[in-house]
Amino acid sequence: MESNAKERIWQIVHQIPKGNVASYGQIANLAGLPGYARYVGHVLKNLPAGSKLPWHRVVNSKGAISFAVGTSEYLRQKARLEQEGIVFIDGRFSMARYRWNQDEA
DNA sequence: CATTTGACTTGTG
DNA sequence: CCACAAGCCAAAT
Repeated sequence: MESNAKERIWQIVHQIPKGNVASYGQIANLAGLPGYARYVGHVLKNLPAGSKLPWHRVVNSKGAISFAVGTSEYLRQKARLEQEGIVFIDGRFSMARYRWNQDEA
């Protein structure tokens, strides 16, 4: 049984520890798909309903949520991250501090 | 099949 | 730090 890029991305995202986050480019790189940052976004957008994938732990390289501020998706992601101990400051957080270090996984 | 779009990244000014 | 451009790839139109 071979793994599709989509499934690999799901696995990577699912492995992000609580209280940590990862960027799209990082996810793509870990999945063995360098340069597929946007593809990761497409996959997360097309997530099957009921998936337990912690997509909220995936953010952009700026250390901010990729959704527009005020949208329900933005608010939901922010709330979940805060619930995991991530502190938001002015709509973003310390990426260097919360960024997932795959060596720990 | 060509063009546009998008939950992106990195570099330059 | 902000604005703009180029690079990147897949899916939608």
